Amino acid sequence: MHISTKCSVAIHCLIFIYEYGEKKKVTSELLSLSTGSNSVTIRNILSSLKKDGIISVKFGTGGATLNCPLEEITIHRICKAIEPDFVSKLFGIHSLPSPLCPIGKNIHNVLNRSYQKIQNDLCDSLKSITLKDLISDYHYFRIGDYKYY
Amino acid sequence: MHISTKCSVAIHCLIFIYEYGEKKKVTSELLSLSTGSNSVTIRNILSSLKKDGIISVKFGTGGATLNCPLEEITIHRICKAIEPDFVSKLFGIHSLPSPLCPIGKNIHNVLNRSYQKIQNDLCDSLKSITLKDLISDYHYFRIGDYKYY
DNA sequence: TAATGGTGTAAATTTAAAAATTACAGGAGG
DNA sequence: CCTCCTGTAATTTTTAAATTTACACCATTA
Repeated sequence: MHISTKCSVAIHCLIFIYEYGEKKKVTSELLSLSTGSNSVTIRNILSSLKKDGIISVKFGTGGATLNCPLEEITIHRICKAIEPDFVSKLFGIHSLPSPLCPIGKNIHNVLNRSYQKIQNDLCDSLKSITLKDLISDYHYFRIGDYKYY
Repeated sequence: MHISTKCSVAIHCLIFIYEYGEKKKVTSELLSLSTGSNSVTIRNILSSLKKDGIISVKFGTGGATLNCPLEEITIHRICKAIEPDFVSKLFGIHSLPSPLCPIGKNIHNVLNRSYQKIQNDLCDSLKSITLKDLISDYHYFRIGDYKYY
């Protein structure tokens, strides 16, 4: 599996909530329209983000708001909230090497050592980008947008 | 999609070819037994590695050998040989955001900028590990193996 | 207090991607 | 010329992701 589209949808939702959360009631239906994903998928994503403390969702009446400073919300945190062991799932390892072959017997250890390092590097990279950066990029692109249309 | 198990199978094969390529005739059938993957899958992997110049495969008579110094074979090169655009496929982006929403209209640009950085970091990390490292890890584990059984 | 418009979640279905299987043409070497 | 191998296309199976359907439950308000 890859870093799922759920993660990109989550980022989309978070930018939306930051931009409109105070003014409008941001419901799963609204986010479903904006992202093009199913509203149940959205609710599942919001539910994960809520459990992690990134957002609050009003039960009953509805509406999501940010619950946390933008600099504390890294891409790593978002991915992890949605899929706790996404990092290890990112690197597939063939499951049935022959235990009779010296290489087959040891390949998992060998791969784990290197993959572990790569995974750590990736986590560092994912931690280096925050929602603050993403929103400032969004503002940059949106201005360009106004300029040309 | 993830960094496919094809990549781990490829690494398995390369270690196998390094260890036995000179002594035995390393066929796709033999690698299929050692890795536990189908021999057609193996042949496809070997074919990709061959095109990249990493190995040679004797046509007709069969048998694979390394064709390149160990230090020049990085994990990045292996993955890329097998799936040229594996990096971009690693990060899923939802495909149908609403063009009527200012966020929907710009989200792809926003995500691409950050994902690009993450992808570059990942490539650097994948380039930092070579087959030489993997084989030296293999020798390390194999010795431990002898010690305890 | 009942209608409305939300959330939360489980279960079933659909869709799409990866891997295995089947099949077969063709080369090298004994 | 027979055997063992490669190369590759086409099909089928398997597995994972995403959507859909369904429904219980909550808050607000008319």
